[in-house]
Amino acid sequence: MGKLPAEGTQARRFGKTRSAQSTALLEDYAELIADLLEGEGEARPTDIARRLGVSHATAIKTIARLKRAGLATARPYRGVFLTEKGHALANRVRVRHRLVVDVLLALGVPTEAAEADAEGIEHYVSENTLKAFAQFLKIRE
Amino acid sequence: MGKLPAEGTQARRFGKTRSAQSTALLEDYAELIADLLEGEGEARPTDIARRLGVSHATAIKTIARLKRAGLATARPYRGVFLTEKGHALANRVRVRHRLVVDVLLALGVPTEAAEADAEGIEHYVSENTLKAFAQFLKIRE
DNA sequence: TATAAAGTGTAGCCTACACTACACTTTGAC
DNA sequence: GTCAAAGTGTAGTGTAGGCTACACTTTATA
Repeated sequence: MGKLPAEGTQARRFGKTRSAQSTALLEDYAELIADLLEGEGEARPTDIARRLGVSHATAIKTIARLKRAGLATARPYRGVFLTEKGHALANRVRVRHRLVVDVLLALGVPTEAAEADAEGIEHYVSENTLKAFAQFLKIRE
Repeated sequence: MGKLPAEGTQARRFGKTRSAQSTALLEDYAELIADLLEGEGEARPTDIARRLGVSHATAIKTIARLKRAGLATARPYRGVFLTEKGHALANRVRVRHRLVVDVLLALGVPTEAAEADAEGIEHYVSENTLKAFAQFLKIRE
């Protein structure tokens, strides 16, 4: 067991995983901001921070990163908004999240575990895997 | 769509995901070192670095972190070895990886995507989910 | 056995992501 | 309209994870 894949293959896989990690947080922020905008009408740094369990300073810094990435706009004391690109990302993330949770549930994972684990898993699910998930759920119906 | 879970619940989930992230790398290292020790008889920083696609300096720093965590031992120019704790971790990680890949394959995910995605997914699969995966595969037999 | 190649280790730098502490702006209550 | 509370922003710090550059040790080969 533990057979080693070819060196290059393994390195490529790890590299992909690392880069997925760096976008995971931005994806979570985009989704949360979209939810807050729809649910509360506004997305404020403090609310975002509370939801994510981090300090407001941390949230503000990440919001700055969202701006740099062209995903959000924000003016001092005036809340956070998503750009078109940000909205598109949030929607993609939502669909993916739903799909991952549904697959976990279909596999018999308890609801709370499915929701919690999906939070981490979803960021590492590729397009191909997503397609397979959708197909699997379709057949199950 | 995008319904908000209770504030505390959401914060707890994100916190869990964040802490999983910090152990993910150590898990990967432990598994790789175990594989190298079995396959090559030794685990050298340069080999580890090549497999993971990082510089040898980065690998050495992470090996230092493994030592601090009580997972590995290493003496200058003498290779890396796992402690009992490190071996236990490596074994747990291997079993989990196998299970995740097998479930993805059973769901119809193409082999290469299953292997690559599992690399990221595995670190976020809880005990409960793991149990459900095992059960699901058992039934499929 | 010298010496070049391969491997190892250290130092210094960068970014991301977390924190606390402090200062400032807005809002709301009296 | 004042002023306290709530929210926001900035600065400074720490760890993790990445890099390159340079110095050192070990190994292997001519």
